[in-house]
Amino acid sequence: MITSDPRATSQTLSDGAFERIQNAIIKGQIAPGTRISEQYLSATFGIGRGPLREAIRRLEGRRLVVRIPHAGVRVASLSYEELIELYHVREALEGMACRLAAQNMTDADIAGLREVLAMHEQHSGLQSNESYYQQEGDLDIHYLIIQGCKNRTLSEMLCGDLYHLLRMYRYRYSTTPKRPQQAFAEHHRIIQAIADRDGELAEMLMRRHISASRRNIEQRMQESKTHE
Amino acid sequence: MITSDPRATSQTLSDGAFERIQNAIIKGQIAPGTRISEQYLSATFGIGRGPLREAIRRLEGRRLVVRIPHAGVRVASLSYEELIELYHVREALEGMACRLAAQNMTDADIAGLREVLAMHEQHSGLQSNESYYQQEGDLDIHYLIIQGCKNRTLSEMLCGDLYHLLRMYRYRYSTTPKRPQQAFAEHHRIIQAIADRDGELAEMLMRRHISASRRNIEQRMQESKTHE
DNA sequence: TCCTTTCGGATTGTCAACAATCTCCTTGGA
DNA sequence: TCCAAGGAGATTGTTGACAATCCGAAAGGA
Repeated sequence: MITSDPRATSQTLSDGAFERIQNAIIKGQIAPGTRISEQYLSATFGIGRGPLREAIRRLEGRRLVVRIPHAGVRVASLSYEELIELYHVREALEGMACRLAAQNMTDADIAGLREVLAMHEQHSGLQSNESYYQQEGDLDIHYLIIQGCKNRTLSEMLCGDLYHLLRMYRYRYSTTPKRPQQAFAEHHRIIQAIADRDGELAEMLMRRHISASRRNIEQRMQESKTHE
Repeated sequence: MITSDPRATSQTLSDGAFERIQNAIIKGQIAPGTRISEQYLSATFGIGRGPLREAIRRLEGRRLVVRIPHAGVRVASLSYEELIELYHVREALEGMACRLAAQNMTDADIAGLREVLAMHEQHSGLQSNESYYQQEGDLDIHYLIIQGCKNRTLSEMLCGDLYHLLRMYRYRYSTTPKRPQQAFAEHHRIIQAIADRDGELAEMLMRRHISASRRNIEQRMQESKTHE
């Protein structure tokens, strides 16, 4: 008798290394631009260089690391321009996801959305840990909405590829003090539109939400430039 | 003295294999779903299995191949649903690119666009090789517009990732006889809107263009189903 | 005849050693 | 003091051999 699909559990060493490194990168444990040493990682993980190199090549295909032949690999680092460009792309894609979510989410899905929002309200009520709200919680809401669009290709692109890149930067360009409450209000309105099954409005609100978030970063950047 | 960046030219064996296999996949020389044998490729390319495996892992990161541990890798194959989903994503992304292109393309860029369109007109005039028009030429126009949006992240996503997947399928779901002329007319209108610097119209036309192309596939699929 | 089991053969995963290349420090000169 | 050339050391690229795993064919029983 075979246990439920052993292929899922029995990982190869290379797969294990891939996941560990990927996690370290997207969680910000390795700063963008950092050089990655094969020897060091191979010793740390206790595996040979072969599997490790394969894991790195996979990350390279994912564009999470950049390699220069014979010179080593570095954790990918987005320039300011690329970050802004990414926000524009996200605006189009997540706007679309939001419209689809309004059409395709089940009532149970929407109830779950409201639940998370209520949870955030409590956290957001006490001003202290607004950073949590913006960093983890913000993504949670977006994640749920994206999953609700029922377009697997789209959610794969957003959650699987795009967000990995964005996550690397959430600690760098932190938010302004006022932004969390504003974002919360925007989330509230978006969810309301989804509950009303008003796809057009939901898309528009989501686009504005992301656009506002982008302008927030642009403004911060402008300020820090004048400070120099 | 150093010649112009030798790093660009001096490729590693793994990089060479990566490009060769990728090309073979996106040009349809290897059908989707085909199993890829390490030993065979390693012998064909005359390289060791190490570099070859690294190339494959890079393709895996790019989602061009799918791997099952201890069982081998296969060329990725999109289901019908995924193909349709991809077209929806493309509609949003390329619509956006088209709007930006209307804003950001130089006059020279637009002149180049018109040139390619004129070339297509000649080919399209003689009905015989409409397939060329649809397959290569169609992409050329889209490529040029995407490049003209001046958002490198966006064009990277569209040309670098998305189109590779679509290309694998252009031979399968071929077009209906009437579609080429229709597509040509649509291209003409899109380019006109770009020349007029009317971003909103350009986006709308592009979205409709891709949407029409998608419906064309859906219809063909429906027909082939009833034939069974 | 069909299903289960078992056993080669083939394929993938891993390792350790060797070769090629780059980086950085040192040295010498202007 | 600054710059260029050279070399030692470290790092990456590559190979071949070995181990682990899977697939399919043959054998046995119901």
